Amino acid sequence: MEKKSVSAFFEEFLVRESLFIDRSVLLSSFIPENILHRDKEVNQILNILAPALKHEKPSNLFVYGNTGTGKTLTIKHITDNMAKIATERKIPLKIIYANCKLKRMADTEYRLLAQLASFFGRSIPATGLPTDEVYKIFYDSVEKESSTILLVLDEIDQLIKKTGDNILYNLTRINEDIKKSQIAILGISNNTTFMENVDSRVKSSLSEEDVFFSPYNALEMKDILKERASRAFKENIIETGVIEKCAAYAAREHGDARKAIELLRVAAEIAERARHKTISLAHIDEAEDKLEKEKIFDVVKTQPKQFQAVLLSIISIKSSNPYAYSGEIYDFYKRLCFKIGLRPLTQRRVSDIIREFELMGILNTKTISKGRYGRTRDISLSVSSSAIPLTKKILEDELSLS
DNA sequence: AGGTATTCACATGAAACTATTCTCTGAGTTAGG
DNA sequence: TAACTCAGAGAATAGTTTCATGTGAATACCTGT
Repeated sequence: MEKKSVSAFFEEFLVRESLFIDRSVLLSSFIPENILHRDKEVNQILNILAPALKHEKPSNLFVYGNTGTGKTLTIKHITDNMAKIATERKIPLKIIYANCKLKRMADTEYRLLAQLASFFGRSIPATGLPTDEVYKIFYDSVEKESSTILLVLDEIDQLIKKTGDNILYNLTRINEDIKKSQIAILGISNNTTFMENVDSRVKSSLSEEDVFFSPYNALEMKDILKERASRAFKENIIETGVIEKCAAYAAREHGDARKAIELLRVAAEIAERARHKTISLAHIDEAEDKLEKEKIFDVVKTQPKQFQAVLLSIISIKSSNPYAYSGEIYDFYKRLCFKIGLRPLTQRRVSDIIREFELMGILNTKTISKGRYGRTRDISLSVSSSAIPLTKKILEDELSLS
């Protein structure tokens, strides 16, 4: 019986008409050939980078703005085109893209350099070499290349936060030491304020030019969604108001277009799975709920035990009373550790863990002073309450608690 | 009453420590000539 | 003698701990009326 229903399912699946024409348009890896509502920024950047095509060093450029405002997209779009022209005309221009946020890829000085060097075909062991040795290798390869090198550092704030601004200083100084090549750095950052605590020399040399990407407003968001939707879906599939609702959702998330597009995609998948012929507002709601739940479940499952214990403590306390103060949580956590045979961490560390959860968007904390009775953080869950019981269950399972 | 000083219970920062992962080196071991 | 093995040294990193310092406002303690 099972066999039959499975094959029947596939039969039916293949026959069923999909809502999509091209699903990839809605994936975050998609780069459209023209970018809406970013003409000003694109022009600015083009003007700044154009000298690279004449074997002149373009100014270092710093691009910043909130997530989902099209920074990476714009830069990739532009650099892809530049690379194409460069190869067509045999212009000595190399563009290196490194995402500093990817763990184990380019999130430290050493690894970034290793990755850069490997771009020039030099393989560098993951550890074992002194950092200045790696620098030397990188210098050599750059020198040998004798071309203009455009170094794109995405999420550069992560790199600085973790390793300090030394690396930028060194990189901006490279041009003084090498003759045949030249390097221009293009930094991309989500964090608009991180530049403030960077060494002023580095600051001035990195942002010889800067471009700010402001969040999309509701109208622009609508255009973008419409454009993508028209390419992703067949005609007349989207019910009225759906695009607007997605745009509104994204506006709540500080104009994050990526989120809006993802929401639309998930809604479409839900609609398709439910065999509906159109995407309705209800599907958007469902998708929103699903995205939110997925976010937590993913995080919860992949965190180490200590983190899970802390989160479980918070949820447990939160379920019985409206306030959760850090001291209480730590007590609960210690008892929990004892119960499951886990070595409890110090309060200092737990404090950091809570902060990390906050950065993941699972918690909200507010430091409050209770005057004579000290100072704490009031912690609340920023997770839809429908997801909490299941989250708790997962945590208990993970920690093998009954 | 009004003003200032204390004080609590943590937050926040910096430095130091630990464990782990990885490469490289060179001594010791083995197998074959 | 060449090839192989394997322990130990050096390096980088993540995760913590230790130590030190900071912080906001409810209270305690003055002061002068």
